[in-house]
Formats: sequence, C-alpha cells, structure tokens
Amino acid sequence: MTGHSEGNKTARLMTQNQTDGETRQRLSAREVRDQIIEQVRVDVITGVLPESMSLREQALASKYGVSRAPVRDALLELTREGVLVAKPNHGVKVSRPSSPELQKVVVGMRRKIEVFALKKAFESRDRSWVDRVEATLERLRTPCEENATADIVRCDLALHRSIVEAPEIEGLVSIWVPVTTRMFMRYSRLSGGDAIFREHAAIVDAIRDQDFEAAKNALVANVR
Amino acid sequence: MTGHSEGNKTARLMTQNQTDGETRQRLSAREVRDQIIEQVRVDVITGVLPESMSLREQALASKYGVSRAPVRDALLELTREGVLVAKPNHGVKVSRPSSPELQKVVVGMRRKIEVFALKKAFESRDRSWVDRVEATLERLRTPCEENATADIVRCDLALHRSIVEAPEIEGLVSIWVPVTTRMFMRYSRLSGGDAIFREHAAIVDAIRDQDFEAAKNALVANVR
DNA sequence: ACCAGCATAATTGTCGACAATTATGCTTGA
DNA sequence: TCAAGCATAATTGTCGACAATTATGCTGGT
Repeated sequence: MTGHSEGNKTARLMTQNQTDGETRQRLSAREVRDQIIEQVRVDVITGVLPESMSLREQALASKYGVSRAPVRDALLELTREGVLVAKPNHGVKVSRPSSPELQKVVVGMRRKIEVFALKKAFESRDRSWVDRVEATLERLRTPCEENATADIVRCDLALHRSIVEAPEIEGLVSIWVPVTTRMFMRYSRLSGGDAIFREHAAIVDAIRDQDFEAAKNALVANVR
Repeated sequence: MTGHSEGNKTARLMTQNQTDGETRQRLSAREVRDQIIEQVRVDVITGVLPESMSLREQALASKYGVSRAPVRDALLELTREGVLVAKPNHGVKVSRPSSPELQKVVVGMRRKIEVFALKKAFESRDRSWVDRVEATLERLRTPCEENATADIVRCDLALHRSIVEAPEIEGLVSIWVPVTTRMFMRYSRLSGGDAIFREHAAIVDAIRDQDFEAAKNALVANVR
C-alpha cells in the first residue's frame, strides 16, 4: 500500500459508502493491484458480480479505498483475461460465460496444458515443486470443509496454477491463465467441498508417489 | 492522444534523445496504449528488442513522447501475454521463446482455436465477417511484396485475429492472443514475403468460396 | 584483501488533477 | 407530440509528482 496522504501501512478504511450493495473490504500491504485482480476475478466467478454488470473505476477505487491507478491496472488485466469486456472510453462490464461448445474446446486446451506441465515436472524430478504443490493443496482443505465458495475458488485456482508453474516452463502460465479463467466462469460445482478436496488430493497423492499415469488421470478427471 | 501541455491532435515530436540505439517513432491519435502494445510486441517478435533485454518505463515513455501511464498499461498487458516477464518492483524484460516441445503444444492449441472459429463463422453465414477477413488480407499484400518484416508480422497477426473474431464467439480472442503471441516469438519465416502472402490468400480464397475443408487445410498448413 | 553494514541512486507503485471523449437529458422548432 | 440539435454530466485516458521499495556502490572494520 502507499498513500502519501493519510494511509497507514497495512490497511485503510473507507470514508463513504457506495451505492452498489457490496460489503466493504480491506486490502493490505501486498501489491494492491494483484489483490484487486484476484478479488474481482473471484467475485465474477462466484456470481457476486453478475453477468453484464458494468464496473466503474472510481466506484471500485472508493470501495477498496485506493486510487484509480491500481484499479485501472486490474481492470486492464482482467479484460485481457476475458473476465471483463471493454468498450474504448466507455468502461468495462462482466463478460458472458462460454457457450457449451466453446467450453469443450477450452477444457481440452486446459487439459493439454496441465498434463504437459505435469510431464515436464516429473521429468525434472524437482522436489521443491512437489513441496509447493503439496502446500497449496493444504490451503484448499479448510475452505472445502467449510464450503467457503470464494476461498475454494481461490485455492482451486492456486493449486492448478502451482502445477503449471513447474520449473523450466515459465511461459506456460500466461497461456494457462485466460484458458482456466474462462473455464471457471462456468464453475458449476459450488456444492460438495468434500468431493472437491478429494479430487485434488488424488492428484497430489499421485504426484507425491511419482505415479505419472495416476496423476494424469486424476487431473483429467478433475478438469471438466 | 492527449497532452494538456504541448501536444497537438495527431502527432508529437520528441525533445531529447535516448541512449538506447532506437530510432524515434511517432504515435498518433488512436489510443496511445494500444499502439505501444503493438509496437513493443512487434519489436520483440522481429528481434529489435532482443531476449532478456530489460525495459524501463521512463525510457519508453520518453521514446514515444508520452507519460509513464500508458507505457505502464502496455507493459502490464504484454507481461500477461507472455512477451515480457516482470519481477515486482524491478521492472520487466523480454522473455525467452518457448522450448521446441512447448512450441508443439502451442501450435496444436492455436490450430484448435482458429479451426473452431472457422467452423462457427461458416455456420453463421455472416457476410460481413468474410468482408473483414478479405480486407485484412489486402493489408498484408504490400508488406509482403516489399518484404517489410515488421508490417508483415503486424498484418499476419491481424489477419488471423480477424478470423478468430468471428461473430458470437467473442471470448475466444482472449485465449488466442497469448497463444499466438508465444508462437510468433519463434517467427521463423522472415524470408519470402510472396510465400507468406500466398499461404494466407489460400485461406481467404477458400473462405470466400465457402469451402470449409479447404479453408481448414490451408489454415492448418499456415499455422506451424 | 574481503565481507558486513550503510548511504545513495534508480525504478516501480500509487496518488490526485486535468483533458478528451462519450453518453444523457433538455430545449427548441416544426 | 415528436425529432433533431445542443448543453450538461459522467467516465475514461493521460499527465506530473510523491512514496516506497529494491538494487548498487561505498566505507569501515576485521
């Protein structure tokens, strides 16, 4: 955070209420922009921000208690990801989910990407990668037990991302992000946190056991 | 463009020289940010900006005669596309091209995307789409005849993009962009403008004739 | 001679304000 | 009453400046 006016280091309060029925949220130290990106992305996926809803930079800035600059950066990014669509000089709105037909194509692409990452990671025998994946799975446990949708989405994404962030294939993430984001816009299993966790645990277990075929199968079964 | 200082409406000159050996360029009216994005993207693809070269916001801003804001937006966008990589608070540098193995995966994905777009466009029987594709092909002619690499890249990208921008599948572009950008970072046919034009003309001819199979084959042959 | 710690410099991150563009409502004329 | 044109308002695009963080070079101690 920053603020050469009145901001302190870790958080900041709002001064006035917005007209959209959102609950107030605080953002803390870590890159403001990234947090806004994640927050809005999750809000869209979970339906807090409904389809076609238009977003105003100033409104979001006030809501998060920051200036328009990081909000602008975030909206730009989300637009490129496909979460939002923009008309020049006229702002952005929440985009529509894919058609079922497109969704099929997207699912296929995401499977190819993640399986490829899996293969490369297995080849590299990088123990720290396994550790990171395991740690990220652990973050998914509590949200699943509590059926906390927003956190499930967040950690589900984070887990798959950690898989794709295998060593030596850095460039893959930039392709994976828009593909997966688009898939998640039809996130349809908002019930059954237990099942969600088990599916992911199966992937990670197979990774830990260095069983590529099992990991691949569990992954493909989960990506749908 | 803007400039509440000395800018006029269509263009603007620089006031001082930079230390990087770049030639000066002018940007005109249309969204400054988009032009910077395209310029830097093409510069990376054509090798004007070599791998691992680090880019400074202020240097680019001075080079293009604008402030840091639109440059910042552009770098953010290009980072998410995978053209650049960023370390927090430390700037961006040109990223490395894909490994041959990853390149194969990427080629397959791009083919799937463009063929899918082709299919949907044929189904929709939208004449204006055909017109747009034809017009975009026409823009490719002169650069190919003159072997103007940068413009070839620009118009090559534009043509394929116009194909993907088929009606009713708006969401596809956001996936297509990083995939194709990554492919182009290994743009290897910088010789033979004639051949490049013929390949693309074959695609568009088949589209005009409403011959899906021929268009698909020409497309797959071109995407490699 | 070499390493640790510190001051300095360079660069990004954020902020508030202005310019330009687009949308919207109002007035005016037929 | 309705349509066209205009004034007004709302929103994005860009700018210059400040704050914070990170990298770098220097100094002093061992």
